[in-house]
Amino acid sequence: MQDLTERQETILALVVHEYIESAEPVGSKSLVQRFLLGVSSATVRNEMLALTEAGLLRQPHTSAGRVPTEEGYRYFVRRLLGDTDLPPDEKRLISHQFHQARPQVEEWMRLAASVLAQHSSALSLVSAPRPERAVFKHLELISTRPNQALLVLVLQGGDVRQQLLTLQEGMDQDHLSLLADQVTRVCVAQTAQGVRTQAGLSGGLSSVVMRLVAGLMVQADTLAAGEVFRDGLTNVLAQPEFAEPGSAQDALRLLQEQAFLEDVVSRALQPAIGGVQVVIGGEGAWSELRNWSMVLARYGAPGFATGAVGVVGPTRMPYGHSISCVRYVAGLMSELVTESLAG
Amino acid sequence: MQDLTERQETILALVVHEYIESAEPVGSKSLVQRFLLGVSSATVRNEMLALTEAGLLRQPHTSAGRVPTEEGYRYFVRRLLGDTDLPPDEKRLISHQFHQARPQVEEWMRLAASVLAQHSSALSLVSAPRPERAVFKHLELISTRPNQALLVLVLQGGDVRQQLLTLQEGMDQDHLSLLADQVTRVCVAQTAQGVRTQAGLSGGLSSVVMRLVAGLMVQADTLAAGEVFRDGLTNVLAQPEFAEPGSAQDALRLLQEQAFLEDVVSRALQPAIGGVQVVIGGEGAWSELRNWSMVLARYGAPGFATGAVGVVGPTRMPYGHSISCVRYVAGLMSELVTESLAG
DNA sequence: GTTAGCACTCTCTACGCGCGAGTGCTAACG
DNA sequence: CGTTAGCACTCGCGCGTAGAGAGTGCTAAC
Repeated sequence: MQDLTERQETILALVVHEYIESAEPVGSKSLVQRFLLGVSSATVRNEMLALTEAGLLRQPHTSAGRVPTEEGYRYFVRRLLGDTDLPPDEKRLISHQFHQARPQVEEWMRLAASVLAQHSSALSLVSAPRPERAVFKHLELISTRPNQALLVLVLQGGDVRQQLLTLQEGMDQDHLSLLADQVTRVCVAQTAQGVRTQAGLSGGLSSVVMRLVAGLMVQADTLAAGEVFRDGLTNVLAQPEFAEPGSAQDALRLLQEQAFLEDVVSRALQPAIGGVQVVIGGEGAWSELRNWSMVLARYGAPGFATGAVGVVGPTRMPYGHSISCVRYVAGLMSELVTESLAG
Repeated sequence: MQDLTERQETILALVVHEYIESAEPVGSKSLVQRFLLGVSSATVRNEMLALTEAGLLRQPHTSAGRVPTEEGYRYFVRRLLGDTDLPPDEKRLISHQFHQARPQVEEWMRLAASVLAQHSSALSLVSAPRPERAVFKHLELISTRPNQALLVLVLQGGDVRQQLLTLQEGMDQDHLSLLADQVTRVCVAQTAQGVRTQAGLSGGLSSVVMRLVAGLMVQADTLAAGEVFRDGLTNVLAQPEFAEPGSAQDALRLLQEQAFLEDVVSRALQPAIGGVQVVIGGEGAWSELRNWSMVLARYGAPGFATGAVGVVGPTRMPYGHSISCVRYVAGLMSELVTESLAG
């Protein structure tokens, strides 16, 4: 694509800006008189024509104002959106909200989702911080009934998985503890693969338990997303683009699907920590998200545990603010995760 | 309220039935010709007038058909809705879907929510099975960093709570295990109150740990609902009564609120297992739910762990089907919980 | 008690009209 | 050659009107 002139860029930026505010097609005349440009509406019209031919703007109807296309938003975000940052008092507010949370990961996630939804007026997603690969840390077996035990598996990073276990023969708590200790000693610091190998080397009950543990670890590995917190659903439902019933339906259905979340999270995990990724209009990958955009970022301590945060809203989204919001919250979450690792 | 004649009841039932199907006010004439009643439309009109004066029907406009009032729905559900049951093949389908789940509580809950949403075309809620009072079962302390530990608290019934713990002085795993064993020995089978008392009797680090444990247990006690799974959001958004944007907003916001869920779940936990509760139009308690109904049931093993399942949809809801659906799913969940207790 | 008939009410849809916003084009200007 | 004023044209939107259709309440007859 050929580069735009400076004036064309200004106009594109203004159209995007205005449309994001008003949700209505913006015309040449209103633009001129609202921003006191030094040119006439006719000139603006000519430039708009050029932008329309370049595929950055479009007209909903023959004689309506202009609306940015997806391509237009992309150009805007990539080239025209300067490095924005949250105003200091908004930062203070958010950080204040965060630091009164109880020190539990779910609490942080719930809070991050709530804060993001509130400050971005969009739908927020927060996935649990997870290690790239599950690494065995500790096993505990707790007797519940004569021939039943609760298996509690702690992974490196603090992830806890549990499963009920039916035993052929009754075992008391002492025997179970002994068994758990044996398994822990052998498996500590192993990956799923390693645990499975160990299971092959030993026999009897401990082999069975190890196989179970390996299964749980494989499960943890396959789920990139794990638990996902959402918030701010009503925010997006209030947007005028979803006024007609059914218009938001496909997208909302998609947002409930675990497979989609996996997809999004793994995508968000690509870039380095600190980088924010903007996906506009489904980007070809998800047709249901034609009118939606996502702002995603990774957080956590790389190599130990990372997760994704992001907001989802209409393409007509205040990108600057959303991006700085997501970046800031990702930063806070990273701090919390790192702190909890460092002690 | 005076009793209705048999014919009036028939007409009320038909109006409810028709309106649930079509979502449009039902008139006397269409009723007669559709159901081949042995009377004329004028007669039906007279009866409808009586029902309107009794507060069971109302007219949206002076010359429109009749629509059931909340009171009308209540009468219908209480007196006219015979004991319905799911057709055998639907039962088989649901039970089949259930029995291929992995044996984990979250899995069951997710599944129950999904099944209910699918079969009732409404929004479903499933709360985790929880004991009425948290009872201490087992404590484990796992070293993560030199002066940090992960506290894993197992409650009777298999509920697991965890929290990170920062230590003043470094302790290795052996010391931590010893400490955990001490605490476990003293606190086993105690309620939150009991653990707090024990904390007062002992001193040093174990007292600190016990106080923490008591805090977690109190937390568990206060949260009647705990984790709640939802599904089928798009089902209700597709309903014609929520066509205007914003009409569903209040209710959806309410459905996200933990406080509300607590309220609903504690209400659902009132009746005996097997009983299904129908809340029509918010029942005065929740004004946001004026156009909504809920069908709730309790499940689990009383005395050990119980939770709530239910569906939420427009007042214009196929009550018969929803009720049998909820009852059946609650039954299945009860079986699963009981099985997992009995081993 | 039931029914046929009738006048009435009210919603919904279509249609026509004018307004206003916005456009593209053309010709004139610096 | 870029810019601008002017103008004819298009289209969506709001509004009032008219007619169809559905449904009602009332009355009088069976």
